[in-house]
Amino acid sequence: MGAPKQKWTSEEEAALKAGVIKHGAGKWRTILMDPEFSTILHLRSNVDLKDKWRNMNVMASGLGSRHRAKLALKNQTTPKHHEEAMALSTVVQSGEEILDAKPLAISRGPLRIDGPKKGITRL
Amino acid sequence: MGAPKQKWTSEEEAALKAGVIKHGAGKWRTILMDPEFSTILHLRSNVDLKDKWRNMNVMASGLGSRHRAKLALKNQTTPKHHEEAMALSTVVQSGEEILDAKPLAISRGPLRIDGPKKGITRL
DNA sequence: CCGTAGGGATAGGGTTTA
DNA sequence: TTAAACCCTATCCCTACG
Repeated sequence: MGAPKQKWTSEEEAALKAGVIKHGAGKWRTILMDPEFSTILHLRSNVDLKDKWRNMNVMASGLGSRHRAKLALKNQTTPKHHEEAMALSTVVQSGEEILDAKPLAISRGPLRIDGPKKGITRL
Repeated sequence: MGAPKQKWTSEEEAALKAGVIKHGAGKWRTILMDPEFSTILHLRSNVDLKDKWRNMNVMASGLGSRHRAKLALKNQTTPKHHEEAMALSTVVQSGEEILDAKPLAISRGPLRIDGPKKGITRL
């Protein structure tokens, strides 16, 4: 394949937020065409912006099951500094705080079922 | 608790391999929908198929270091070697009664690392 | 025809069990 | 402990609607 899953960087998220603030949510194409954001989001499509915004919104809803405190016990001999370009313009990089979510007790029940609908929606 | 570890049987593995050869790797839902394999894999989900295929690939690659160096691979020029062609070859050599093993160009050719090209790959 | 909205599937990371 | 199976989430793809 060729899509190694392009993870969104902080810069891209910030640009997306700024774009939404500037042009409004839903104006993905407009945001993408803006020279200010097109520099950072030039490899994202309007659909990608829409998807990312959706995901961010869901995450902010507090629907974070139980996954937030695990990666913090192994960093010592591997100085892993990873920064793409975290020094361009501190746009809207504030507000997102990791508030601990309640311990949702999702049991590992017998949920082997899968949508047997399939449905050939091939038009 | 509740979900006993369902070990993969030889029939299931064979069906998975055949499905990959027939429909291509990544088309888990399609493989699952195929009446030929759905009979055997009816209690597996598309995610299960993907996971199993991943495990098989890891085994075939001779690599078994997935669970060790997790915090040390990000911005490296690590060669992305996860070609399905290699996997297919392994499959063929597995000794299955698989005829009609054509390459099957299932690649869509996304290639996100390009530029301002819209890439209208619309069918 | 273009863009947006939504649903569904895939890919990868991480956790649990044998 | 290691490895296979499983679970969760982000991202990507496809289809419908405006």
